Amino acid sequence: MERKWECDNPLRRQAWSAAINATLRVLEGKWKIVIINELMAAKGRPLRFSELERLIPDVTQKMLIQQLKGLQQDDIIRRTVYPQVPPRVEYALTTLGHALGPAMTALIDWAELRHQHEVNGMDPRGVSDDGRVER
Amino acid sequence: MERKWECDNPLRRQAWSAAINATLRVLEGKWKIVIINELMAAKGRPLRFSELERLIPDVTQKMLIQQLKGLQQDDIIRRTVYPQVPPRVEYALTTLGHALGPAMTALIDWAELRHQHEVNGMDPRGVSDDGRVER
DNA sequence: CAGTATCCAGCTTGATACTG
DNA sequence: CAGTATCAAGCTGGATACTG
Repeated sequence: MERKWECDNPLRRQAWSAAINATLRVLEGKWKIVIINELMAAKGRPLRFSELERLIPDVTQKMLIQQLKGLQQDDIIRRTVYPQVPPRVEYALTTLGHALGPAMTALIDWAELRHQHEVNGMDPRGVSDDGRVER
Repeated sequence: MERKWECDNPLRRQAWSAAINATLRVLEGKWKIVIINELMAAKGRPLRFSELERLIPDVTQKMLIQQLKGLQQDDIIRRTVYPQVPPRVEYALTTLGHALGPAMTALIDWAELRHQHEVNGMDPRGVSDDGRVER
């Protein structure tokens, strides 16, 4: 169901903006989406730290840990330590993390739409007959 | 329709991550969501620069212009200049900008779900019987 | 009215080296 | 294996002053 944006209440709009921004803050960070994506593709099977390193070749150890910590603090992933030598640490999506699915598909859908606009060259800019300028 | 994340193709996963990240880059910036939100609430009526300033009290002129420029470059909003004295500049959502609606509602929905989790205290952490540690 | 121009503090990312 | 520590570069946001 499409939500209506015909909202004349400014406080309501503020609340929506704040909610969206809060979600974006959780997702932003160069590697967070990649991490979440790998965990989703794993279909519930937890991934070890070394597996994530292998699946995401370009990330540095420092960044991977940093982003994992962030996701953990926002309750998107769960970290489990098995007290062994050598150590074994697994990461898995929480319920909340798994619930990001619809939002992520919506973002992908928009990206695809955008790609089509680029190809077709929609919404052209230029100078109108009556002197208005779009730039 | 829920998209399946059971994607065994690593290149496909990479493409998805890249698409989502590209969308996030467009949306991120402290005031962009607020601006888009106000333009959506205006139901197609363009807003003047001064109107946006009034609707978003905490933003500085510099930031408002900067964020508007960014949105314009990503083809989310269209800027129209009316050659008058004093100058008159209007901003409106493009087709692509308007199409952000579903993605934004998905982000709001997740934010609401998250709020409920906070209230209910889901996915608790702690030490398991068998020695595993979640922290 | 609708911007520009400067300067500056803080955060994010990355390279690199080291460790229980 | 799974981290920590340190340093440095670049980007983001904000305060402030000025302008066609």
